[in-house]
Amino acid sequence: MLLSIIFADMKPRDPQKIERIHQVTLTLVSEIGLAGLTMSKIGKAAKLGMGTIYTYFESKEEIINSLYQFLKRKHAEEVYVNFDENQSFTANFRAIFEIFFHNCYHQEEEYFFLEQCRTSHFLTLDSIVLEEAAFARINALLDEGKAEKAIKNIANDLLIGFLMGSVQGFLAQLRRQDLPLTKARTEEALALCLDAIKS
Amino acid sequence: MLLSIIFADMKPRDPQKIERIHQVTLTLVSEIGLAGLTMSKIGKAAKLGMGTIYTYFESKEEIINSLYQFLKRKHAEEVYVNFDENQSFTANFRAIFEIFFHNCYHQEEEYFFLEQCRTSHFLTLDSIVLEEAAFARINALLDEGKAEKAIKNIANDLLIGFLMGSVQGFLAQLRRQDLPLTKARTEEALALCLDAIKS
Amino acid sequence: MLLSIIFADMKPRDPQKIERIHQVTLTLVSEIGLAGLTMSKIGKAAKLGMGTIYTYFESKEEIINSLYQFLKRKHAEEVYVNFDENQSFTANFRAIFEIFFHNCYHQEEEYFFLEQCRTSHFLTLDSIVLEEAAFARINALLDEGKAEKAIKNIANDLLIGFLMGSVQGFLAQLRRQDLPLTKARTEEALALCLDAIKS
Amino acid sequence: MLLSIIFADMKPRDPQKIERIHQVTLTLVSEIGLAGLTMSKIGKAAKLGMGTIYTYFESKEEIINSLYQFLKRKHAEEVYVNFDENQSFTANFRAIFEIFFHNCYHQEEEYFFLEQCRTSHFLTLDSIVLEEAAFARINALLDEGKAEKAIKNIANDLLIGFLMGSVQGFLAQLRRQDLPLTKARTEEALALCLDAIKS
DNA sequence: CATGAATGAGACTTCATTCAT
DNA sequence: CATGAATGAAGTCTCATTCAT
Repeated sequence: MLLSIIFADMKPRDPQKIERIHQVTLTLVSEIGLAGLTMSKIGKAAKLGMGTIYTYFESKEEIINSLYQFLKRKHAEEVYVNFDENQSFTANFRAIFEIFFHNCYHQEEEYFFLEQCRTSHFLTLDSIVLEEAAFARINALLDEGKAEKAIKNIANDLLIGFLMGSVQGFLAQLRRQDLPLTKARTEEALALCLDAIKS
Repeated sequence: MLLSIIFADMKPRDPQKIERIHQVTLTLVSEIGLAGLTMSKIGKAAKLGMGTIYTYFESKEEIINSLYQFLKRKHAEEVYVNFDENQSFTANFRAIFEIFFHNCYHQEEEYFFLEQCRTSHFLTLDSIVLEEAAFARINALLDEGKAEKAIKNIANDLLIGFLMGSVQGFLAQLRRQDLPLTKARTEEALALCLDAIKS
Repeated sequence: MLLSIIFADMKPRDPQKIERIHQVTLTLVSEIGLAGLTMSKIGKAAKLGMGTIYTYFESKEEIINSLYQFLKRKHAEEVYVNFDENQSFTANFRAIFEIFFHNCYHQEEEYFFLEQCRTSHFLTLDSIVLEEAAFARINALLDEGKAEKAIKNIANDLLIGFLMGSVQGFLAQLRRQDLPLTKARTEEALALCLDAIKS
Repeated sequence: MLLSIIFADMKPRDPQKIERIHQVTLTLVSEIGLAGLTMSKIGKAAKLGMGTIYTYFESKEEIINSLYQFLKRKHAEEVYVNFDENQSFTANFRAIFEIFFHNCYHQEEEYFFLEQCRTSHFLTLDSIVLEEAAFARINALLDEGKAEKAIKNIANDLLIGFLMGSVQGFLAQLRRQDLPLTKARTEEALALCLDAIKS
């Protein structure tokens, strides 16, 4: 009747609700871990009925993967904001590094969520594969560095794994000791990374 | 007083069973993840009745922590087998690095289990604290390196975090692409690490 | 803050179900004893899924205590229906006695449940404490009797314990021999009680 | 061989062990309740292997019933120690009453155990029936009282139920308030009982 | 489309009893 | 006969998902 007409032009899916579910999931995981995450907690925190959540996501797994992919893409974009093809290799490396370093530290909830996912067997194949896509520009940058003989001739994937692992290991220690992220420490870490890869 | 007698811990009899439970847990976690681990799966895999397991461990949590601590200690020891106080800094660094690198790659099940535990909310305080103990000799080695002005003057914890993270990131890539661990790659990684920290 | 929202109690919706769970629990305990009571039996008897019960009660213990307190309050009220402050001591004593006597006999399930609870280690403190509240008017009545020198000057608690115990002992015998509760027997028991306490 | 000869004349059943199991069961039940009683707790407390216990008792139920019957008989005997057929009704009533009263209060463990059993569905028929046997002499005493027109003409069973219930109710209150058992209180209770039944 | 009570499979854990030593 | 480790059925409780309103 009337109601159906009135609501007919409403979007069948309210993107706000998706965002709310994402946000709530992120916060919950940071508070109780991925293992402690339950659908009813998501529902309560998002102030949505269980059924509503299932109109937006087919399953708990889908919520997790959807958020995972969203964050992955977001992080991949953010990291390049100061990237400029006209800059030197070192300048671009620093540009990327500084944001990655800064974000890893300050967007702790998000990186914590991603880490929990990675060790969780919740991720579907398309989430796992996603990884690669983000690295196009970094690959190009590293190739450029190699062409300039500025960096060691090691497979890009390995270099990227090395660099990301090292940053995360470094920051994990920082957090474990409640140390703030200072300019000096950023420079220390950058120096470690640059010295590592330079030829 | 009766009560105190009754609630005294049961003494397990067959140390083989503890080992079997550990082994089975390790394998199961590598197959189905820590979140998928259930007591009945452990029982079935170890060919023990559910109740038997509870003769040896008070809870699932205790199995996990017990295995975690066992592996931590084992790894901490292994890494030093070629360490020799009379060697140079670089020689000792290489000695430790090579084993750590090799073990991280080949004892994948064990390192995977430890990683799963670290992000799991299953670890008890004594498991978490354990971490520190293992690093005594590495700390000494790094101090020596700093005294020789061989390496950068950065806090040991951060260096260790950096190095372990970088090795694990490097190896994660290797595995993701099913690449074998060759002598050449070990040297590559060692070079990356040494160049990173040298002053 | 999210946490506080999440862990807020679920509000049950259907008060009928609470009643049904109470009723079924009462019947089950009379058939199989409190020790034989299991959640799955409650579920089956109430024709509710196991999980549903946990929407209304947090635990088995809570079901038991909830029913215990409900019955306690119900009995405490019932016993006073013919109580009238303008009546004489003896008339009021008789008024209370007759209903208590009658109810103890005919609401066997309920009194059996309460007795099982009392010896069970299931009762929480608030259930145990509840006891006292019910006796306010009886205390007043006994005080009145003492003032009139109608009854012995013995502490009210002891008198109440004596009277309730004696009635229950008397009725237990009646039931053991499948004897019906007649007017004559009620008078016999009343006479025993009145003669006991009169000074 | 030799051993079997040497031990051949040993009693196959060591009565000491039975006693120890009884004793330990009694204590355990008073500490943790009948519901908390487990075979392994009995074993630990009695310092006997589980198997040993099963050579003396077929089941947990048998231990409980065996102890129940033992205590019932013991109590039935004890109560008559000052009974003397040549004494007056009142003297004998007092003789029995005082011991019963005293024992109910001071052998709390034993009476607690019996009460737990009574509400437990553990008792076998022969334990339940046992009740009756103990009352032969009390029945005779009450008959004597009736013949003398000293007491009300109410069925003995009901009188006994009334009297035992009243004593236990009275003492339960005493214990609930941590009141000591004094001579005065014993006399109070005796007066209540005697006045109740006297014609 | 929104809701959240209902569901039941499955998780962890206990314990009476057995049986190999 | 003594032992106590081994067993597995059964208990309590959780939670992803559904469906009637």
